[in-house]
Amino acid sequence: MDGGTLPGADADDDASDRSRVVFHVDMDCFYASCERLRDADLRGEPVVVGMGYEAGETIGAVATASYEARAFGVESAMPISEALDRLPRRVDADPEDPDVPDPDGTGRYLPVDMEFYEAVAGDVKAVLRDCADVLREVSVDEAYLDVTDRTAWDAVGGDDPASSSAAGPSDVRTLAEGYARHVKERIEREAGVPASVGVAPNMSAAKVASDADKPDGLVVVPPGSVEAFLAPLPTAALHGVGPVTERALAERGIETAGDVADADPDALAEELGDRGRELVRRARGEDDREVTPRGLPKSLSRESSLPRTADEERKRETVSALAADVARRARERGCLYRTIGIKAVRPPFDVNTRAHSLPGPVDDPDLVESVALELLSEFDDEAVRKLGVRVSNLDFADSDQATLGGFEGVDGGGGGGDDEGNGTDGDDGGNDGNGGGKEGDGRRLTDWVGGKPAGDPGPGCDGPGSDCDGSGVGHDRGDDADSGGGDGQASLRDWSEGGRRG
DNA sequence: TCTGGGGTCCTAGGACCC
DNA sequence: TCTGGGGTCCTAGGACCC
Repeated sequence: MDGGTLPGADADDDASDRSRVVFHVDMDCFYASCERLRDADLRGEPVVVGMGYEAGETIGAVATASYEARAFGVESAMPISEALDRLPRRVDADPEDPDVPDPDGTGRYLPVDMEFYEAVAGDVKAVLRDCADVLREVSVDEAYLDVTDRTAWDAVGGDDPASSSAAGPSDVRTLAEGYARHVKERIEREAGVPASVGVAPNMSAAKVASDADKPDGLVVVPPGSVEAFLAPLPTAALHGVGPVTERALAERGIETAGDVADADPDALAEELGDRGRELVRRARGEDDREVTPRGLPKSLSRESSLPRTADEERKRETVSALAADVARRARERGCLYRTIGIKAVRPPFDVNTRAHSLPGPVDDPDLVESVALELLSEFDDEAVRKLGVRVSNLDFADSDQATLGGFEGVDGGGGGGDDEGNGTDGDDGGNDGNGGGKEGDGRRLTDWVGGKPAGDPGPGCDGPGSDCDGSGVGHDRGDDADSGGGDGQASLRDWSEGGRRG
């Protein structure tokens, strides 16, 4: 342990000599960089990668735009149709024809190919894992590294004119900067894609630093200079400040991170809740969150847009397909779920969610579908533009039980990637309370539907003080009325046919 | 700018229990 | 009887992130 937060020790580690060294590695327009990796013709060209986009179409949204494309005003999350207005497709260009765009003002449009990007990300990850003891992967193109044990904040020898200093608030070169440069170069060399790196004594400052000089940036913020580094930045540069919070802050005359640092935490908490207090701490350079590996997912979902429709059959078909997909992914990952929910977005953008929790965790695609459809029925007469299905309250069965179900264990390969050890320091912080009742885990629906498994009080009977009497699953919530002697299915039917008055 | 898809965390209110 | 506090679980919505 680093002992950094012993009782009595000041949590403000910003100026202490025990300062951690945290890197935030952020790949530059990652999808576009990946495409360039396999097609050299795209280098130097404006490249737009669209999700939900297919060649020749105008639907979908911009997932990533290269910096060349951004120069034309193309931005992330922009509808493809609008991007095309600003930057026409190259294939539509013809230098001979005055009626079509000039090639110089056009770009290359490609659909997202997640599988390929994940393969490239695997190469990046391999470098990062090799360079850090503790690694938190935030997304396919972003990660935090705690490299305190690999490097230090010590300044390196004198003023060597031969070496240029990284962009940053300090002119003093440090070992940490040299190490960050090494990591950055290894990524470029071994994975073939560029990255920006932020170096700071804590996560939130490192995150802001990596953003400060994109692309191909390296920004170092040594201990003691975090607050000064952040101060001039607009509030929106702080991680966790989106449009809504930015507006709320502006109304109080808070425009910069420096203003946030000067604000009264309690006053801000009145407006923003605990987030307000946290924001002030971050802006002051205080952030003692440990870099921890990402835990297991908390929910799985799929959603898709559709042309505005009120057609019941169309909606049901969509939800059935989404439900099947979510259930399949859950099974692939060896995870049980206890809550099934839907999302229905009504035009113009009215987001509605509905959810139903089961008495215990299941792996049951049919049930996902039937519950989702039942929840959907509330919107039978409504026009929607997007539908989604989600499972949550996840329960990752131990591997032996996952195999028991006849499928392979946790997929390890593609997305998850929680597989690499970190073993001993266990307690990934995640595994949220909720009790879950470890002994009940992994039991499959069939174990208790239609009767409780012998000798087991059943999932859900675990909390301290629970008056669990072993009477089986009927024991769950208030709807015990006559939910039929402990049959999960029966109680579901009760809920869906009769009880849904609520 | 009428907005794609996958997530996380937080909050608030209600039901229920002791 | 109309009143208390504390705790948990559930649902719904919102903000934010990439």
